[in-house]
Amino acid sequence: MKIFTLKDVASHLKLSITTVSKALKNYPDVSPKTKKRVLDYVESINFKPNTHAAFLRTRETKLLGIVIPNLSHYFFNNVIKAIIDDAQKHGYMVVILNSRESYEKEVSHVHSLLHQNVDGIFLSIAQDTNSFEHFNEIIETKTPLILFDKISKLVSCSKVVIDDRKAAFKATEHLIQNGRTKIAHFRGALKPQIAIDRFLGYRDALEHYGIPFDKNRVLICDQGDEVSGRQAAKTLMKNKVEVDGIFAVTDLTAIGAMGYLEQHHYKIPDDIAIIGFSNWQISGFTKPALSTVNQPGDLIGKKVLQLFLQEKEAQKRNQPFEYETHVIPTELVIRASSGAPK
Amino acid sequence: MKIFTLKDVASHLKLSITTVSKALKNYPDVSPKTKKRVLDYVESINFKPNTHAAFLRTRETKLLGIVIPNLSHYFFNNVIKAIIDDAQKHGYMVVILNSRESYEKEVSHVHSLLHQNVDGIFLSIAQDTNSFEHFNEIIETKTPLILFDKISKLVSCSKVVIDDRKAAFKATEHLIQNGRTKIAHFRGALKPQIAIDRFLGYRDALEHYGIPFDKNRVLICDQGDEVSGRQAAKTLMKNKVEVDGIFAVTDLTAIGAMGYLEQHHYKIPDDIAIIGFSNWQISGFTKPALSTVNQPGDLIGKKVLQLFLQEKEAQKRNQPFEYETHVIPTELVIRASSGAPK
DNA sequence: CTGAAAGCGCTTACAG
DNA sequence: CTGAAAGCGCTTACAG
Repeated sequence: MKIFTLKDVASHLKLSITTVSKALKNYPDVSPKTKKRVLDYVESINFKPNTHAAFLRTRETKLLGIVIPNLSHYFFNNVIKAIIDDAQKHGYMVVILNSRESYEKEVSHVHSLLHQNVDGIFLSIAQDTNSFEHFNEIIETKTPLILFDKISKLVSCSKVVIDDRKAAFKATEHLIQNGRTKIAHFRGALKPQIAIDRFLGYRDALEHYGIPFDKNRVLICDQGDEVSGRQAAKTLMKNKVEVDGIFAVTDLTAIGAMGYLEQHHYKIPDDIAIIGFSNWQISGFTKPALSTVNQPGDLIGKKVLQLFLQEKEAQKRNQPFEYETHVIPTELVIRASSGAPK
Repeated sequence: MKIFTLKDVASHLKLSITTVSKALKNYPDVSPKTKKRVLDYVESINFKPNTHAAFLRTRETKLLGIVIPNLSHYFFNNVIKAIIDDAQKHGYMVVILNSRESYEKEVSHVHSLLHQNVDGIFLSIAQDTNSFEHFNEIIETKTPLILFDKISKLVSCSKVVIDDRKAAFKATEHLIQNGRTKIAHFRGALKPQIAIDRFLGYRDALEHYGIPFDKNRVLICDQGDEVSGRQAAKTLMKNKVEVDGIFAVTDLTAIGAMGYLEQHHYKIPDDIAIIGFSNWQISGFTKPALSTVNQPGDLIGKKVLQLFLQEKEAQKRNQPFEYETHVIPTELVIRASSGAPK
């Protein structure tokens, strides 16, 4: 494919570069006839104005940047997929960066994106991140910033989240309604808001149903992976903590716990009912299949892009834009691992 | 973060734009003292030359494009992750596009990437793709193209693959060595080279061990997903085809088959031994855990980037560059699903 | 060793 | 309705 320039088009049509450019941008002061000639020719040779040259004048790159803490997470994958697909419909391309839960990487990625002059930045905060100055750096440049999933209330921008506390309440409530009263919670790390909220939802549910809270039943799985789930289950057993249900902060920790417990001859769900969080693809294939909370990455991704488009539009029209925190609904996915005891 | 320009830097240091630019690019004709002044200041304000403006002269964007057929595949995820991480070390950012196995989308993505002037394109061919003209369009523009995993021998460029035929041979051989003789193959669609090669590897193994080939034991799972695996298992049973082993083209089809068979009271692996392909994360968590072939996405991604860097380097030096097809080794991952019968 | 100037491919205010 | 010209932020051939 030969890549043409405005000059090529203009000289072929015996027009000025100015007129061709205006015809392409739908300026009113171009005769319909000329406009048609331009549009037809441009279509036939698949000409598109060079984005880099255009940037120098318009300050738009049609590039979007996503920074996420873990590229291997099924959930983030769904978010990315939705954003990429929808972005493309609006003529944007998407650059993906991986902070690997590191604050330093997150900051450096943000700077790279700013230097690349992306039109918008979508970010989920790394576990290590304590300082939010880099977000203000984004905001200073007037680049729309949208935080999703792992957000901070301290940053002034649009946000897309799920109601972790409510979802955790529902998950715990489900175990209670299946007759469980000695429910453990395998929680996430201490800092991330989502881990805090899921823990609070768990506590809310116990309280609501008049079940005493026992801190021995709360264990930290800060890696959120299978190994930490196994580890937590082991600790529980070693300390002889009585348990008939587990609400785990992620599907992987739930699966780790399930694996450990079955090896030690506990029946799932009869002896111990288990529910996870996120609805990874994997959770439908374990045996017993894992009950969980569906965290709809695709809807979150779509909302993120939509908010970006709205903010951009408002910017162009010089209108004020109100930042909102959008809450995407979740739902329980009940499978075999959380059934009532026989 | 304020984004500075060369002009800002020059006027602050009372130098010309030319000298600052040369100092940054390590031109020999700048005094060490001046160079140090420039470098120090530039570092302190975190200045980077604007890539879009630089592009107009250098024709380099430091942008790379990846087109893959399915963003949800664990395997592609690993490839992408490796490319993103390594690209960054060399100052490149990566744009991800999803062809969703569609030829039209693939062509349109290639054109978008060319219009975006990316420095390199890495692509895995969509299932629908029959014509390879769009690859020649890439090559015409002198943009390095690297095909990986789903490649075509008809395109003249660097390629990174695994030896599907050999890996399939090993997987089938493993079932044979565990005493299986009535081995079915759930194969991929008819066109993709990888599906053909895996089928051929299966046939090679039967032949090598003197086991007669029975076409009733070969079923097509062209979606490569769980549902098509279930479907194929069902067909096998309905047709009363005797089977004591299955080599499935992907982990998901293997898992689908396993699910169906267990529901119908077959014991895995005792009655039927199963092995999949790819080593998705999920395959370690099924019960029984799925034996499979490890397809190292990270190594493939690393190799892809390395080949790109080499080709780019050769281009810069005006040296010829020899296209090679790199074969990344695979290995069997033996878990419970393929054990010998008791 | 330093810098003035041209030019990459666009967009847009301005002139006619 | 059309087009000449300036300028976005760089790089680099050229002059001194």
